[in-house]
Amino acid sequence: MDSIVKSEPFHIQAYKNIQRTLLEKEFSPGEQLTETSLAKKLGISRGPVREAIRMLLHDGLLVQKGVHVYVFDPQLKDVLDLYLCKERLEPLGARLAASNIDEPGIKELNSIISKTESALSNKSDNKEIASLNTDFHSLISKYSQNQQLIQFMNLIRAKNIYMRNVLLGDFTRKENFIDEHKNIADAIINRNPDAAETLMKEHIKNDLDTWKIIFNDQEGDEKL
Amino acid sequence: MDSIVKSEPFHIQAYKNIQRTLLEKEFSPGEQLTETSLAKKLGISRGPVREAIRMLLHDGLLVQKGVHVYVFDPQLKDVLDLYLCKERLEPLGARLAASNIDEPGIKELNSIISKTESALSNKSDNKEIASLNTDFHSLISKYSQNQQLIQFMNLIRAKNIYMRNVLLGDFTRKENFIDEHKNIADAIINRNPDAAETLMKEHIKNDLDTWKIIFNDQEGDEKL
DNA sequence: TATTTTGTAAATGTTGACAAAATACAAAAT
DNA sequence: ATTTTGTATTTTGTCAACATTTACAAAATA
Repeated sequence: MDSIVKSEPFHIQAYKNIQRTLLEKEFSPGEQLTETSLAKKLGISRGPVREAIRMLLHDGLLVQKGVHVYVFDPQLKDVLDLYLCKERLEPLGARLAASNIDEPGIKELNSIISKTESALSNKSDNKEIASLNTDFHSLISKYSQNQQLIQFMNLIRAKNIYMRNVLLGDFTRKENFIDEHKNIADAIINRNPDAAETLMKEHIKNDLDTWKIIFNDQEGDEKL
Repeated sequence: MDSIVKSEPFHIQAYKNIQRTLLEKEFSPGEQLTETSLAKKLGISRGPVREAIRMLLHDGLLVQKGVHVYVFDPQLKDVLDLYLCKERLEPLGARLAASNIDEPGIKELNSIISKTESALSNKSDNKEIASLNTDFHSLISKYSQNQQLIQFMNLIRAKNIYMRNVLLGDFTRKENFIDEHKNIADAIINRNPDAAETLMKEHIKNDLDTWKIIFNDQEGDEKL
């Protein structure tokens, strides 16, 4: 028996599709996007595409110059700006999660940790590991139970992933990061907000340090 | 000599207009908004209105339930959630402003402070004082020179104003707040990031305390 | 009378057409 | 050679018409 499934409205689909396309770096940073070409690519009319573009502009993944819309072209300054905000908000998320997580949440958290461990020992590709990393951070902000924080962290995470793909290519930090995740998870599971917050803050600092090392290396390369 | 002025596109005008209307509490919290009625009210078609609605949904001033769109109906929990984020981000803004403000910025800051003082001594209406309060906080986040932070603070500020108007009516804290502003301004002008951050954090805490007092009073009223 | 079913009105979803504006580029003037 | 002007093209801005969904009331049925 066939059943009719109601698909999402086009502007939602367009938003998700274009966002994914951006995060996967299928457009070039700085590239101009036109409503017509996006509409043609998605097989829909310009109306829903315009709505999706407005949302992506709000997210900062697209930028407007005059009447035209371009793919965000991030610079080191943008990374530093984002990390200053992230360093304030994400430890708050960890603190709240340590207070608010429930049993199903703890199970999910443990599941993500063990999946990450096996992915690392199996030497899975970076994409898989990056995805589990995202799952870990998403889960924690979700269990902060703070709607406002969740919304901000979603914005930060999307930009973070995008900037990483653009500026660092497929590089991911392999060493230590799983240990830091485990320590954070332990603090949350043991309902220790102070420890969860501190550990998350250090985790983010270490993450940014890696960026700086990589970025300085690349700067050095350009001088050759 | 006449000069041709190009008016903004309708979706921008609609966004600004509806946002202002919301902040001034001309709609009721929880009220359903329809594209058709908004379009008729603004004298434009539904297309640009839809784009404006998408942006306001992203801002959290409107909420979607199913296919319909409603005016955000904030609860105390929403205030507390917002203030947790604000308490993390705005002190960061003050810290950065203390590092990055320039001479014109210092002049603007002093100007706002003195305008506020005269407005208070003139017993101007709450609207005027609230507006100067907003100017003060906007200026500081602007001189953080952190684009990401500025964007977040804009979202926080809009929601903050809206929630204040909805939940507190036209009440504004009069005592102390100008002194706290002056101390923060001094710290920024003297380029003392640590002091600026600490003072801003206390300022926000005091602000939230006022909310709690008022809110408890109102709760008490309802029990009568 | 209780329960479906059907019909109708109102809302959103989507499109294609046309207008206006910005842009690119070639031709003409300096 | 450089600037200016005019024109063709592209892109965004806007609208009105139509389709679909939804909610709800009215009518039919058991």
